[in-house]
Amino acid sequence: MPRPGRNTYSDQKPPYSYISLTAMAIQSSPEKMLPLSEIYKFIMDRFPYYRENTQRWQNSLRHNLSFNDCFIKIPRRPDQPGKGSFWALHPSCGDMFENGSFLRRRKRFKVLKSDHLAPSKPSDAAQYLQQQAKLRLSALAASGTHLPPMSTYNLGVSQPSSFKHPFAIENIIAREYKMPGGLAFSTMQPMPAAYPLSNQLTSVGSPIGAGWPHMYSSTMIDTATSISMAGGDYSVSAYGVPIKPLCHGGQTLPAIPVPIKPTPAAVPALSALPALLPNSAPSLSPTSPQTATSQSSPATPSDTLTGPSVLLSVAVH
DNA sequence: CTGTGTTTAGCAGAAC
DNA sequence: GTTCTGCTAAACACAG
Repeated sequence: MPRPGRNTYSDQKPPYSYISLTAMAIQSSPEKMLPLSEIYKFIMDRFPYYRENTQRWQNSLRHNLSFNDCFIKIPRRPDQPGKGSFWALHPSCGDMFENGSFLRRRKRFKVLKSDHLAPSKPSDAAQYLQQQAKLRLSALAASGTHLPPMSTYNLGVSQPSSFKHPFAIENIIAREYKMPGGLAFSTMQPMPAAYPLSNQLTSVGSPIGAGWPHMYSSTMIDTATSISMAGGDYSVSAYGVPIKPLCHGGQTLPAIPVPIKPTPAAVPALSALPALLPNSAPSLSPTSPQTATSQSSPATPSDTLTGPSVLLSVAVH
């Protein structure tokens, strides 16, 4: 098996699909969402192969973003002018990749409109978001300080150990950002919330609670780097590990992306968020990760939610 | 004009 | 053999 270069894939095409690459980019961002241009940048920064023929692969990438239900579009807020929207991973898309590896996707992610609890109707979407806003605020009020690190996936339930599939996005990203020189990237820090909602859903859907024990944890990174992958080497020498660290068995966690495509009504719902979260203007800047964490709320912790795992489904066909 | 987003189509390879 | 996934190309519309 041809082995990529020591530090990168060099000019070889990485063994990742565009879906995987896009998911990596999105996952790498503190807010779990990126504009298209940043996704381009992420890919080009890390995979020299994609510094050429940009028109070709970027077209394909855009195609994937639009075509695949696992990517959802998030409108820019008025105070964030610019072209295009932000893109995020669908809350339930973590199960797409076989064994948690981004090398292969076995299930095509598809939003099922028939999900009775999914916010498929405009009113449902708005209500759902408001519920999540309440929930998050109540968690903030309860904790008083920091939010737990944010993740798209509920990793703490089905995979309590710290091990991650070498090609799971956490490992890939963490490996990328763990600078040997000591400069850790923002993924090593607690995840700020893109939109300060459903983070605490972990505590709703899981008895584990609000922690993300192995997301970007040092243990996880050590594990990853120990599997011949240190230094950003995208080695493929040890990816056959039967583990499924991503959201699994219905245990999923929305990262708050407000799906435009599956639920068009989410746009007005999203725009209503600032009203729900005074002074907590959800920051998209990695430099202000705690923007949304300093607020308390009159929302009561008794607010309940059915749980994220029932929102959407991964369809196999 | 350029970048972004959507859609359609065709093809190849892998999985079932 | 069929189905599914992924890649590529192309056309078009829209927004900044």
